[in-house]
Amino acid sequence: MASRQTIQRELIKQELCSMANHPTADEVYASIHEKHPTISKATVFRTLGRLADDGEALRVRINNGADHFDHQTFAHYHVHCTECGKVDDVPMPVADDVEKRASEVSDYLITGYTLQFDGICPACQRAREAQ
Amino acid sequence: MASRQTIQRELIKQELCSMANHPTADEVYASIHEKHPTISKATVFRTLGRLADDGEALRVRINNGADHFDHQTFAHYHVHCTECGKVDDVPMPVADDVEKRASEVSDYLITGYTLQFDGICPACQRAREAQ
DNA sequence: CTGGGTGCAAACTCTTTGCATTCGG
DNA sequence: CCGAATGCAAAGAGTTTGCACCCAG
Repeated sequence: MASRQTIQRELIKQELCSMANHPTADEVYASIHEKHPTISKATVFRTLGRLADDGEALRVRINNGADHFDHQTFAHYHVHCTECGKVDDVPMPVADDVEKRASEVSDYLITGYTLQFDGICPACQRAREAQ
Repeated sequence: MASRQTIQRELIKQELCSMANHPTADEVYASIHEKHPTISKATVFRTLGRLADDGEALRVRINNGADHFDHQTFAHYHVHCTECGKVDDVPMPVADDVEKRASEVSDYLITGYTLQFDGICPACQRAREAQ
């Protein structure tokens, strides 16, 4: 059954698009909750999950904490700053062949993969040097 | 200061080595706790973390749940069965160039990366067909 | 001796769930 | 209408933390 078009779903989608960088579900909730205090945390979590399932958003699971969401739904990679937790896109071409190579050496039926970088963002690099 | 050589640390290390496939911290705890009921969950979590920091174990963060640990410390990839949650090694060569390429296109200082596959393990494939 | 390690329980974070109510199609 | 979506609060999983005690170096 197709997803129903509710006010909350539309709000959450818009909020996700308007938020700069890969907010966590909690951040989306906090941001929406300021303008619409009646929305519940459960709805934000459920709806973000549904958006991800419906291909209208991307769920980015970062190593060290909460799930982040991305309104850009084409395949791309992410860097995660290990100092401040920030997440950014890595604009490099997608390596399709890794999935094929993994299929060849593994007896799993490979359905997807995650390539995610850890690093230190420019701001945190400067903060380090300043010390 | 170097890590201290305690009975618990040694036990946890041995247990990790003896356990077949990438147990979670909870599983290591459960397994040790059977033989040594006085050991505490906190110690297992703390010690596994310390082992990982000291390079004596590998922390494998799986998309959908708990942290897994691996006593094989050389760089290699993992597959995660989305049906049963099992984790296995993927014996394919490590692609060193992705890290370099990401460094070139990103202004982050890349310190590492995670490549992890999702798929369906042989047992779950059979279970599906049997339906 | 002494400070890092341990055990216990309680706290904490992120996320999911049960259930009555609401509302989109 | 009717069942999917919501709101609320409470539970849940996984992990961390505070603190008193203990023991390896």
